[in-house]
Amino acid sequence: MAPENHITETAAAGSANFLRNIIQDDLASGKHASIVTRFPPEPNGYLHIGHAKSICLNFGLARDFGGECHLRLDDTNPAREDQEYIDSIKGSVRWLGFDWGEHLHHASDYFPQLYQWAEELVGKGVAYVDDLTAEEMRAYRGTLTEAGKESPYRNRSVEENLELFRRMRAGDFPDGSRVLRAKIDMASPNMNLRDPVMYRIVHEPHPHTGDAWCIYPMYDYAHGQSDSIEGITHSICTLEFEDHRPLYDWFLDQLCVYHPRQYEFARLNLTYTVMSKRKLLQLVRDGDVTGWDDPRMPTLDGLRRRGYTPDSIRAFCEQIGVGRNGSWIEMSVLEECVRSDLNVAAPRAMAVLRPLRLIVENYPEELAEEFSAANHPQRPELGVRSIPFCRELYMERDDFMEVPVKGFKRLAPGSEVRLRYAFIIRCTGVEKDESGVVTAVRCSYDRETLTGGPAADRKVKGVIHWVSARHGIQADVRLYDRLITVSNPSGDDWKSLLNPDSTEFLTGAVMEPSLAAARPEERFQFERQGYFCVDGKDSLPGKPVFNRTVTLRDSWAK
RNA sequence: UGGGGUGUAGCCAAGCGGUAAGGCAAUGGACUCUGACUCCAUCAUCCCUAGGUUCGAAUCCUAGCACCCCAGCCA
Repeated sequence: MAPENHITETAAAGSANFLRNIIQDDLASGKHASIVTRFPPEPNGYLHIGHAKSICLNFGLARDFGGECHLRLDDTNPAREDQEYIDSIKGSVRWLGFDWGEHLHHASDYFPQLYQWAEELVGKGVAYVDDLTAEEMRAYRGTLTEAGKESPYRNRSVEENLELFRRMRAGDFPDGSRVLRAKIDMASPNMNLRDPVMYRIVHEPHPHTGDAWCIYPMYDYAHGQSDSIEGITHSICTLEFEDHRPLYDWFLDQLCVYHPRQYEFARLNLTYTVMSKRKLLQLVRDGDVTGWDDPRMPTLDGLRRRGYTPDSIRAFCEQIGVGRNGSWIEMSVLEECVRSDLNVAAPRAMAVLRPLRLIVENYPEELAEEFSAANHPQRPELGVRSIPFCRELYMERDDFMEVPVKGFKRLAPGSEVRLRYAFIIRCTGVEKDESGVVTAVRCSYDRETLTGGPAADRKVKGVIHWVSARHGIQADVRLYDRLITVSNPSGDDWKSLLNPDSTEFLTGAVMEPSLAAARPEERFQFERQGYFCVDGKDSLPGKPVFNRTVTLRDSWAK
C-alpha cells in the first residue's frame, strides 16, 4: 500500500475539519513530505480547556499524519511570565496524554537570532528606533477609519538606528523610552501594519534567560520567526490573529527565510464559565476561587481535581470539531464526555450524602452480615466487594417522603423499596423531633428477598442505596456547580454573574467502609448519585475528601 | 462610516453542483436490584434574506442583512 494511502487512512481516524483537508492536500501535492505543528502557550497562566482544544488539534494532527508537534513556551514578556506557569503547562500537556519528545522549545531560545535579524531589518532600512512615548504613539496611530501619522523619528539613518538599537540592547535606556518599529505603512487599513513595535525595553529578569536581555521582542516579531526556525509547516492559531497574518508574512518575506503558513480556527467558548486567562487570573487574585486548580475552574488542573479524565477531555475536543465559526459549546457536551468515560471506568460504591437514620425493626440488634456487591454491573471482571449490614442504617434524606408526590418510587410510609444488594424493606413509621422534622425512618425487612434469595425477584418500584451506621465511615464531600449563572457571560460586569452557590461542602456524609482506602485521584460512581473523585490535595491517608465530578443523568429530577 | 472574518436544527458540526452525515440537548418507548447504563423511535421539504445562472444550488454569481475581531511598548 502506498504511504499516501496509509496517511489518508490514519487521518480518517479524526473527524473531518478544514485543517485536515488542507494538510491532506499539502501531503498529496508534495508541498510537504511531513508536517510539523506546535502548541505555543505563553507562560502567564494555567492552561484551560480552550488550550486543550489547541493541544489536541496540534498534537492530534501530528499524530494522525505521522508528523511532529513541538511544545513552545512563548516567553517574550518577562513582566507577566513565571516559572510556576511553565511547570504547570508542561504538567498539563503531559497529563492530557501528549509527548513533545525532544521538542521542548522556548521563544527565548531564539533571542540571539531574532536580535540579529532585527539588525538586518534595520540595515535594510525597514526598521527604525522610535522615541515617541506610548501615548504619543497611540495618537500617531490613527483610528479604525483614519490613517495614522508617521513618527518624526521614522526617517533616521540606518547608522543612527543601528547605534540606538545596539544601545537599547546594551541597557543604555530606561524602560519605555524607545522601541524598535517595523517601517511598513502608517496608512494601512490593517492596524497591525501601521509600523508595529518589534522590540521594547524591559529591565526585568526572565525566567529562562535571566538578565541576559533588557529588550524583548513582541509577539508579532517573535512568533513567525520562531515557527520558521523550527520548520513548522502549519502554524495554527486562533481567529483573533487573522489580522496579524499579513504581518507574520511580512517579516518572513523581508528576512527571506523559510516561510510557514498560518491558519486560524475559532477558539472554544463554554457556557456557564469564563475562559480567558485574564479573567481566570482575576478570579484567583480576588479569592473568588481557591486557586488555578479550584475544581470549579475550567483549567486543566481544575478539571483534573474535579475528576475529569484526560480521555474525556480528548474525546470532548474530538467531538466539538474545529471550525471558523465563533461558537459556544454547551457544558452538557463536556459533562456527557466524562460520564461516558467514567461509566465504563469507575467502580461503583455506596455513599449516603445527606444521611437519615433507617432502623430495621425486625433485624436482630447484635447481628451483622456482609453482602456481596458488584464493583461494576456491566464488568464482572472488576469483581465484587462485601458490604456490611446491620439493624441500623443510613439512607439518603431525598429517598424518603412522608407525603410522596405522584411518581415517587422511593420510600414513604407503608411503601416498599429494595435496599441495593440487600433486602426489600417496608416503611413502618417515622420518628420526628419537636419541630416535626423526620429524624429516623423505621421499617421491617423480609429475609427471603435478599439478593440471590428465594423471593429476590419480587418487584418493587424502587431501589435505594444505604450504608451501615455501625460500619460506615464519615468523609467530606464537595459538590460543585457552574461558576457563572448565565450561559454566555460577556462584558465587563461578568463578576456580578458569579454563582454564589457554586460550592456546597458536606461534612456528614457516610460511606461504605471500603472507601476509606480510596487513593488520591481515584474515581468512583456513588450509585444513583454521580461520579466522585478523591481530592488530590486535601485528602489525608484513610480520610479521603470526595469531589463530585458530575451527577448521574436524572430523568426523574425533571 | 476603514480592514479582516462568520452565517447549515436549541448547541456544535459534516457537506466542495446531483437532491441535508454525526454528536450534545429534547421527546416517546423497551429493559433494569443504580429513576444510571444500554436499546429502539422521533427530531432541517431545508441550509441568514432576496434575486440570478443551471436539467439540477447549502454548494456558483449579484445585492442586502446579522454577528464577531482589530486602534497594548499583551499574546
